[in-house]
Amino acid sequence: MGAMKQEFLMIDDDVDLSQLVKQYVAQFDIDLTLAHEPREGLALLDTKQFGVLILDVMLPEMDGFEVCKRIRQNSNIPILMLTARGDLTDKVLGLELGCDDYLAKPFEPRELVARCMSLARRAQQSVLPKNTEGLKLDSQLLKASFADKSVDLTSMEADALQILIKHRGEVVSRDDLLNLLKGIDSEVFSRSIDILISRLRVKLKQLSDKPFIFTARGKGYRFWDE
Amino acid sequence: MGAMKQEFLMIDDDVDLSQLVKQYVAQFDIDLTLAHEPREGLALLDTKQFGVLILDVMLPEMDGFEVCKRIRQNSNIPILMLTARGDLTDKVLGLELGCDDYLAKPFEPRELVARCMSLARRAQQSVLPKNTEGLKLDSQLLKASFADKSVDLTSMEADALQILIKHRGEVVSRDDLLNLLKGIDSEVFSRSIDILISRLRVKLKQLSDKPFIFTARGKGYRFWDE
DNA sequence: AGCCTTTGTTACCCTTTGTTACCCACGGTT
DNA sequence: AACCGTGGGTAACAAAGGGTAACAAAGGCT
Repeated sequence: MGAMKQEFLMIDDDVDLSQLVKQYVAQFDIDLTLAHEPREGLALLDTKQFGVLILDVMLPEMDGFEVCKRIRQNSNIPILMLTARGDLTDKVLGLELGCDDYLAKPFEPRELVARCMSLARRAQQSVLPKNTEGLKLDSQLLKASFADKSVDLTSMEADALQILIKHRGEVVSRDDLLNLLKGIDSEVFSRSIDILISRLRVKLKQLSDKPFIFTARGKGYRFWDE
Repeated sequence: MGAMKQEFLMIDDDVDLSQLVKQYVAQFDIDLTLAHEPREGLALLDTKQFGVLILDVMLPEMDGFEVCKRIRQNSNIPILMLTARGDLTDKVLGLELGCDDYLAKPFEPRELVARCMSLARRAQQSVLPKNTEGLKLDSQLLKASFADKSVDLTSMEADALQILIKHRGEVVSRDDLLNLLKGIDSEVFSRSIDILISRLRVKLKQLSDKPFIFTARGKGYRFWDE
């Protein structure tokens, strides 16, 4: 698997930029297919296996988040999202879900390449230590399962769990969790997070006696399942 | 065991940098395996015995400190952390824990090699007090155990104990302990350390009548369990 | 409408951590 | 040995963080 040509797909309505990127990455032996609107891109994904999808957030018809969700229904291709500088990073990295990395526009082409390569490599290798051990979450069906047991979650429980799992091993603060779940401007009291976690814990306990969600006093919560 | 090839592992998401380092160290007869994300690295550590782990602090998914802690649960491979210049040195060397040395980015490759070699050498020699007898600490589950008994600790007790264990045999001053636990700028009175230790002692006494934590009057505390 | 599910709020309690205060132990001095 | 000053142990209180029961509100379904 040394110098195999990589095939990536980019969905971005900015034709000039896409062309530029396509040319640039060619020198790294990357074959970049371009789609300038979502429908086109989704169609292409069905016809071929790409190593990575580069996806602009601002798109006509359907925004990148929608596209992302759609794709995640039947594919786990690594997705790197291009966002406008500034906002969004929270949402992108946390929920809204399923994207694996992001990069703010304008970006260094080098960095784009590096991140894509990293994603591609990760995807290739993670065929192996696929997480068959730990706790699994099906956010479509709102079910968490462990070993041979499973429980139903509410959508908010599932979202919270997904955020925690995505950041497994790290402490996620109450505020971050709240922002990711409700948006930055939500006015609910932060204690609502506590009770959400509490309810989640009760359900997860039905799956196993492992604690899964740890409390970092004064800091937040941390997920771990091994 | 003279000129045996050394096998080190590097976990850093910066693909370019890692490659560069890999090439550079090759001339010193070091075989450097690369992992670009934590899980990958952890998996590799399970499959093979490396002489030294070079670990970047800034990583996707899980920060280097977490990785460090995780590894320390079942391995005492020498760890050298790569930090951003400036801050952190305290945390790196002390808590968060278990790393043996650090180096600020950007670094001289020569220096990296030198430090790694030094760590590797030290590790080979210290076949010494491999701790299968003494007191054990599970900092995930916050439990200390000895022989067949175990007690629950609070997170701060666990952190303090971990620091002491890491420096077993050495005296750790109150101030160091305080800084490591709370950060250099904390405003709590140092007596809070005393009472922390006091509470820790009460709990450890449930495990055994060994003193475990000794007082060095005017200097600090010292852990010993053999 | 009536009922159920989901989510948010309040309130109470427990745990963890920090502070104060009092006392004792150690080590040096006489 | 007796004395004394400092450092350290810890009981007791205080403050803060977090868990969760119980109720309330909001939305969905029949």
